[in-house]
Amino acid sequence: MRPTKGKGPVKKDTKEALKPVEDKRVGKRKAVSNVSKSSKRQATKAKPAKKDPNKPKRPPSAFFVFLEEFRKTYKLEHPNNKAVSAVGKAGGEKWKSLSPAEKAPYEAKAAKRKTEYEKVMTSYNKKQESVDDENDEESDKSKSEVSGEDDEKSEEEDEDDDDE
DNA sequence: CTGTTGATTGTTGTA
DNA sequence: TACAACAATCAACAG
Repeated sequence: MRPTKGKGPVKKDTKEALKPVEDKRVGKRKAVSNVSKSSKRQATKAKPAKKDPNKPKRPPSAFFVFLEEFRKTYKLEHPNNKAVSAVGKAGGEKWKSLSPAEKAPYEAKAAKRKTEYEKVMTSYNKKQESVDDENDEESDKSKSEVSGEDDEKSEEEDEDDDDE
């Protein structure tokens, strides 16, 4: 039930009227032309109306991976602080402060995430092709693939740490 | 009670 | 090629 639909449910004024942060963060990406500055940039969980049978959610980026760990640490040092934004800001700064070597493990995970994501995309890809006949999600004829293809492969990555 | 926002950056996807 | 929107989180707030 979206209280205010997708507009400004809670604080629309804040985001629509004043929001320096948006300018800068989205500025890079969205600003540019005009497209629809009013459009929501961040999904807001309320998807428009796109029903995706198996929409592969984007795995956390290297930054997110780092954030996950960072959040814990941050909370340990700032248990009082319960603002997710705080961790985001702190994490962002720290992330930039991290050395490539530190990001290496995170990037490694990110690389792996892409590999798996790519797999999921294949399934999703099929859907994209036959978007026309969108009957109803999985009816009964679509369950062809996905039969038994699950190999637990080891995730070993050679560690080449050096560089730098 | 549920939905939404806030904030970070990165990554992927689509036009 | 370039933009655009989304990915997690956690709590608080609003309808």
